[in-house]
Amino acid sequence: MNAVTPNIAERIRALGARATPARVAVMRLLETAERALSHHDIELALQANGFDRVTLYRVLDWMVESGLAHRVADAQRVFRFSLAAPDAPAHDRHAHFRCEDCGKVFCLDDVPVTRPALPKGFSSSAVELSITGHCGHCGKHA
Amino acid sequence: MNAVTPNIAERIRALGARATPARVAVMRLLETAERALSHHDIELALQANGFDRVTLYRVLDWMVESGLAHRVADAQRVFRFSLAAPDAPAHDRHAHFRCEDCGKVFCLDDVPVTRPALPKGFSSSAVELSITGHCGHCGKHA
DNA sequence: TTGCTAATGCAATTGTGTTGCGTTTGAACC
DNA sequence: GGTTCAAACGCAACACAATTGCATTAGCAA
Ligand SMILES: [Mn+2]
Ligand SMILES: [Mn+2]
Ligand SMILES: [Zn+2]
Ligand SMILES: [Zn+2]
Repeated sequence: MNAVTPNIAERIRALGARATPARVAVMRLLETAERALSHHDIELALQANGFDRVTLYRVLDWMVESGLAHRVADAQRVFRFSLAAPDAPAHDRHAHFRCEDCGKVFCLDDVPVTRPALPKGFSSSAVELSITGHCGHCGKHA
Repeated sequence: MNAVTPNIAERIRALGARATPARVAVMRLLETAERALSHHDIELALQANGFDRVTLYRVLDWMVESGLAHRVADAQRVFRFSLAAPDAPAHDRHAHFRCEDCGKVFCLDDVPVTRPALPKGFSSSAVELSITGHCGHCGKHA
């Protein structure tokens, strides 16, 4: 019984991880979030569940590591998290847009990132193209 | 006597503030920096002067409040400061390389950054192309 | 030179995120 | 259904950039 969010739990297991209540709850929350959420936002929104603060930090770490979420430090130097586009190619192959207002990160799937030539002796492990500005939602009210 | 940086001290007084050694030193340092500096960077660069850490924090706060500097939180959520002067080098027109070993940031002057097309309603204020990897010096010992 | 108060130095504190470690639990297997 | 065990958790302690409180110093206008 208890038809618990089969989609999300299934996606978690598909990554080889355990579908715990904390992971399901955080992912569901981020899926419907209008803006990038801080750890504190999430703690407040899910306080009825009684998750430990460290558990929430670890869920968020795991989401970032496994490519499910983006993490960015906002202007007050607190991390904000937003869901990554599920069907996008690897994040280092496309550009990202970060809204200065709401903190949300958008995958710009159709803006490719090409690896530029480097000076002699240099080697690259990652390339990142990020644009900052106002997103479609926040630009309306500017 | 002691012709100490007349330009900077004068600019400080023109803002109605006192031209203290800490302010002059921090402003001079930021004027010649080719990247945004953290409080720690500044503390190290000016350690011969013996300024208190808090004094440096307060100088930087004052610079931001009075419009002399920009403050941004970097990916590791530490504040970085750069001069807001209109004649500042245009770091947003070229790519940057950050070495994973030594942490140094290199301006890749010949790798241009072009502003990509954005989704409807989006507007961009900055574009950043950053490559991470091993620099010429650190790559030799890899 | 003096007087006023902005600015400083130092200690304590805050806010956000991390680490260590013993305990619980998801899910694979029977 | 029960058994097993590493992944995940809860809690306490920790790390560290940044801020605040307060007594003292010093920039500069008069
Ligand atoms: Mn992406
Ligand atoms: Mn540059
Ligand atoms: Zn936005
Ligand atoms: Zn290096």
